[in-house]
Amino acid sequence: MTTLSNQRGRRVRRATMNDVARLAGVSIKTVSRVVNDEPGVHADTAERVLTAIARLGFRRNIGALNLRRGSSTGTIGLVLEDVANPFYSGLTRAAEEVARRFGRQVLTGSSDEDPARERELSLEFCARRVDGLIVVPAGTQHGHLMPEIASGTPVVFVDRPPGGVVADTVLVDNVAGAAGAVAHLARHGHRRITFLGDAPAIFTAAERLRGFREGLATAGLGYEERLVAMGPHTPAGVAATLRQMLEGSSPATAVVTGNNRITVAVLRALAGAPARPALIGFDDFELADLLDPPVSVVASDPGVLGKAAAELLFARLDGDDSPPRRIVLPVRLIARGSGEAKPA
Amino acid sequence: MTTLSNQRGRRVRRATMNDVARLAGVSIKTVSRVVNDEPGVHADTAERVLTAIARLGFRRNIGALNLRRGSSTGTIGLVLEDVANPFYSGLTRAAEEVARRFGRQVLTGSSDEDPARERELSLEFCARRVDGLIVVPAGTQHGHLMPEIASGTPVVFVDRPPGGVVADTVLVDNVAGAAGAVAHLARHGHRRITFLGDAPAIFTAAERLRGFREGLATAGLGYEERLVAMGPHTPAGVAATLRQMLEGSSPATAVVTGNNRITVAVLRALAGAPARPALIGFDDFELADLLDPPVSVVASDPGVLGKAAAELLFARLDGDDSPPRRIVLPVRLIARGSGEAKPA
DNA sequence: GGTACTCCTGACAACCTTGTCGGGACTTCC
DNA sequence: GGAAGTCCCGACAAGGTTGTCAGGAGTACC
Repeated sequence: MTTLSNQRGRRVRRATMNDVARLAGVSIKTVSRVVNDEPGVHADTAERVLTAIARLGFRRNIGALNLRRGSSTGTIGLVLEDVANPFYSGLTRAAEEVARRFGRQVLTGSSDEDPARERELSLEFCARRVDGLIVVPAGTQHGHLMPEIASGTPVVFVDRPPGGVVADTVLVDNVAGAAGAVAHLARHGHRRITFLGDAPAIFTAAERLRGFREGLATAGLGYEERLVAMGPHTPAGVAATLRQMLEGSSPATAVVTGNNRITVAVLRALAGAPARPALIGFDDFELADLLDPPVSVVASDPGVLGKAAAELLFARLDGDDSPPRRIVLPVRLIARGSGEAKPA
Repeated sequence: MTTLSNQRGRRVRRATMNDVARLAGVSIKTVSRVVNDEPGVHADTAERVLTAIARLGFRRNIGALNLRRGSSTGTIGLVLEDVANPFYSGLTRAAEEVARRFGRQVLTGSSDEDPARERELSLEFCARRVDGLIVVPAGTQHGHLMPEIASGTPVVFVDRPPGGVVADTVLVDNVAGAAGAVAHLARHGHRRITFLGDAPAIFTAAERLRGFREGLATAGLGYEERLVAMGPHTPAGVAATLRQMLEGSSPATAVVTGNNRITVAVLRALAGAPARPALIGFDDFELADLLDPPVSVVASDPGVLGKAAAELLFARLDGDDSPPRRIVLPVRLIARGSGEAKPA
């Protein structure tokens, strides 16, 4: 006796094929056949079943189906740093698009740059038996994913490489990007260039710093410790740092920023300042072209990144078992004005 | 005989409790006890089990667990228009945060303003037995969710109300917001004000238009058909429309936009124009304060919206069975400059 | 030595669905 | 009338996990 008595949204047992079968006076297997459009059901019988399904509001339990079929859960997991960051939401959307093309749903989670949280999310998704995992690493160690990869759950790392694991990875050319920014500024006559980056423990931050140094060297400029500030940046911190670097006897005349957040913080700190240094930001952002002056950036397209990662993942799911790949996507310097100012 | 022979990521059967039990020489139930930290397992036995778990890379299958326990799948579904839109990614993040507090994972999907896709996503999520659903309606009919709601899956609609269903809904005060924008402009001497909104089939677009008209009436201004343009707006379309409204014998002196996308399109169309109309946008956006002039907006905080919706959802999951609620969140006019210009 | 515990472990059923297989009712054909 | 085939349909097991219950081994006590 199944009582689905059901007043106002009280949590009740959902109707199952058994309930449908009982109501329609058929066996549960027949219900299954109808639900799956299998042949071999008399039209009248099928109609009785469909009526019962409608009456009970039955919907096939995909969890049970997955268990029974044992193959795919039709989901992929996406672990990123923060969906609210436009860079990652763009990436998310692109991954979602590819997933949709392959008939999969997407589970997302934000790690907030916390390795423990990243790990927790990844493993939780694996426990849910996602068909594959796309991870923007927050931590530097990913040994915990080895059993998962070994068990056949493909994992693709995006934006930053994993640690302690060999796996597919999609990166952007951070070094060339930062070096290019410096070269561009040097070409416009700047000799004292500041770099404001994120915490050096973050791969992209370290790489961009490396590119910054390479750029200086190529331009024949010396590396000055005091012109570099790495670390998590609050808007207030950025303002203070910037003030310090733009003052004194030999102030910096140009700024390179390490990511979109820092670029925005710098713009805010500079707002209303009379003389502004030249500026090139890493990562493009909306409205960069409408600011005064328009902001030049080294851009990597999050959509392309997300698409590449997802497509790599689905290639693996399709049986591609070539050795793990590392894809490095090019970045593009978009000159809009802020990077082309001559030094004061 | 379970062969998990496993070279290079080939899809293989994952280890189950049965495999662990066999390897550890115990019953499957004992493995279950160890995995769940249940008491009543001898320390030595537990260690044998743990060793076997590590050796096999076993991870409990949450799908099977859900099926067995029958209660919660630990997931909620989030159907929105487009994660890449900063408004919705902010909403997503907030919902994710609340979900995390309640120990749930989030399934997301973008409908792209397509009712069929919205429906498909919602029902797919329900078939996955999400514990609850948050939906930004694309369509105007939601009868398809009635069986789900009746079966005890709480649904909360955000940003736009559902059609054909009575359910929890969280909105923002679109009418007051748009009316406020008009009042503000009128206070600054504007008498010919343009409204550029989204397709009137979209609830928020229609409501904002209504607010616009109310604002005009309150200010003693007449409603002029030719000063209103509703519909999906391409950047090029916006530019053309705008040109038309700002020219002629009695040109508009102020613009109210219907959402963040349109605001950006207007800004781009106006870039470099010598004399710019006053402007108030609906929805805040990053860097609005850094533009020249800074853009005044009617702002609703997507984070607050997402948080309210998620908290309402979890209240339902907690057993709250009061009648469906409709929450209308206030909007705030943020005057930054672009809305305070006097008419030319 | 028997009783009554405690401690640890395992057999079995159940969650919801589908794949396999067998069989009953009917038709067709010799 | 019997053989063979077709069309529908249902019983049963399985997928991975946990709740229930029963039982064996060991200890403590009279």
